[in-house]
Amino acid sequence: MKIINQKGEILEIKKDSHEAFEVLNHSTSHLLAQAVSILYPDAKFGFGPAIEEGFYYDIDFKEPISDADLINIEKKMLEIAKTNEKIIREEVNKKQALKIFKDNPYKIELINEIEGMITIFRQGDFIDLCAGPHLLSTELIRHFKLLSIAGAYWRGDSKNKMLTRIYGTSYFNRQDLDDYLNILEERKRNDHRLLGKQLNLFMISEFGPGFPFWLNNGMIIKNSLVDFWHEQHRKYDYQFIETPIILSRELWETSGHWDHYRDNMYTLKIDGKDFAVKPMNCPGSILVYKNEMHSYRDLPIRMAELGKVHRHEASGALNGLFRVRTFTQDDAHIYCRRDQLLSEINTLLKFFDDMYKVFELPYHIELSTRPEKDYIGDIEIWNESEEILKQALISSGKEYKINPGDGAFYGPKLDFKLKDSMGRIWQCGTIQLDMNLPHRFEMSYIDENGEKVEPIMLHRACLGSLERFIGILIEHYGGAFPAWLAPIQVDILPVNNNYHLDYCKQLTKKLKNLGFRVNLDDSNEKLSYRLRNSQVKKIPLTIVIGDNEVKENQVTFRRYSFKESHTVSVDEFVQILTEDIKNKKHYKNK
RNA sequence: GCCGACUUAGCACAAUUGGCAGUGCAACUGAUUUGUAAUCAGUAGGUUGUAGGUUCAAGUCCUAUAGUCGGCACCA
Repeated sequence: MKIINQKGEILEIKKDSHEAFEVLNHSTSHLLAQAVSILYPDAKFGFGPAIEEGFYYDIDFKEPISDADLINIEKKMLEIAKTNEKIIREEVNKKQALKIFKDNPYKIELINEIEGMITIFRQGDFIDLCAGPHLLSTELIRHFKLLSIAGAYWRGDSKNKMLTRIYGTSYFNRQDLDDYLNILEERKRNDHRLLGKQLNLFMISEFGPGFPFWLNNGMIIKNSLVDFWHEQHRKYDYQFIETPIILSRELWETSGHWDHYRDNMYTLKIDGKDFAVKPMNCPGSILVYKNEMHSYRDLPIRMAELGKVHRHEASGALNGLFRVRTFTQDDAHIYCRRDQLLSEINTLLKFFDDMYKVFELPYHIELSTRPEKDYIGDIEIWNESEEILKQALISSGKEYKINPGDGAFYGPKLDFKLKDSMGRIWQCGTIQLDMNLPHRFEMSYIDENGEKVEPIMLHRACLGSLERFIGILIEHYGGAFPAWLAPIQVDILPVNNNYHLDYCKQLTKKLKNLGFRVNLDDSNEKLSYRLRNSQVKKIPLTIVIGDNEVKENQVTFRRYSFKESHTVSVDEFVQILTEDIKNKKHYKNK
């Protein structure tokens, strides 16, 4: 297919490339604007770019529009598209441009920032200020859908006026569009807020917006995750600590949080003194470090804490378990010597890999380096640290990319971006080198010469927030948890309550005594009904007991989402279950 | 916080221009005793988010407020 690029050249590109998708979507956003300009002559246009999964256009409407209006706009778009309007690129000077867009303050603002010639695109009577690239005509634009309306600040600045943003998506054929719409449906079905309700995992009360309540089923998942977390940390020689939720103002002033983040901290007065609920665990960890003198021989010290933190997030930011006002960080702080840094980073990369593998979450790493201006610390240490992070990445053989200048002001960092089963990316893990706090808190260890030396401090979280991570897992697994996490691992169904119930009761007792989470369904319903229930509740293993099983001391079981059943002895079943839990196996019938 | 929408039984949703608040699932009772995704019948369940207003009459219209959702801004 042919496109006009930003230089005005006509190029041939592959229709199945992401570039082609972007050009199509960008041109569809112009088509949207054209339709809107006909239906709403007063509307003024802002930006209308292509984005990862489609496009949007920011529009200043005189009167607010509603979802129902999208249907009309869509109709108009299709009508225009079918005329196969030519998309024409032109260059004009600033004066001409200002004349063309004289009624649009947004475009005028942009024009005044451009040096030299200005590119415009014309289709029919509609003209837009735009660099391109675009399709040559509206001919290829047929399979699109307007998805939603939202508010968005002009130029992404909350001091500016809020415009109306229309989101949409556009594909080259009907099938691809339908596939994408199906993925959107699947994401909706697997929404952790919905599944959390259906499976009784957690709740959020209007009496505590952003403060989730964990229900029994959710606690089983959380505790299983926490057990695994402890196991991993023991393996990697971590100490475990717990630091207070409330600490005094002076501490937060020393750490710098009081000045930087006070608006997002919950503060309180106790006996006339200011305190704050902790938004981070680091200062607490540092106090523990400073509780005693340290020799260079003691390092590295790896201190882990599942710290419950509170942050006053804006009301509009709250979102299920993904964005909450209190959450548990799987936090750890590593204090080490300069010469230990590389091996510590290497070990962390291994540690993170171990964790993510268990959940079948592929990931890539991003290295964020020193900011241009606002940074503290020695430039030599920055360079050395960045070099060490890079070396560790290279030796790990992991895929990574560099975000130049995107580091924290106090040090470079590695971010771990996980991809879930529905193709979405989540940042969970982070490793941050800190050249700020050790200094502010006057931390030290005694080196081999008896001198006081400042330790290197690493902050790291692997899962990020347990709440958020469980939210991600709920959606990633679609609520069908592997047995090691599942609230109920085994559902036992007697075929006939008169003849098989006693055997089932004994079996239930036996499995429970072995530590398995078992449910006995003795309701007077048809087997097919109970079986359906078991599947709807997404229980990993369902056992059916009838005459044959009782006679032979066997069980017949099937795994979640699989149709076929297996008949084995009770002991064999226990073995299978034990193995599946130990291996953290996830049943998924593709 | 900002823009827009939404809030009806435990859950998912109905209720025409303002005119008797309903359906399905779940729960409970009874019958049924079931071999791999929904057996039948019955019972109960509500200050329609909250507070106020308009009206003979409000789930429906108006005002305020809380919460939720889609985004934006924010995210140490």
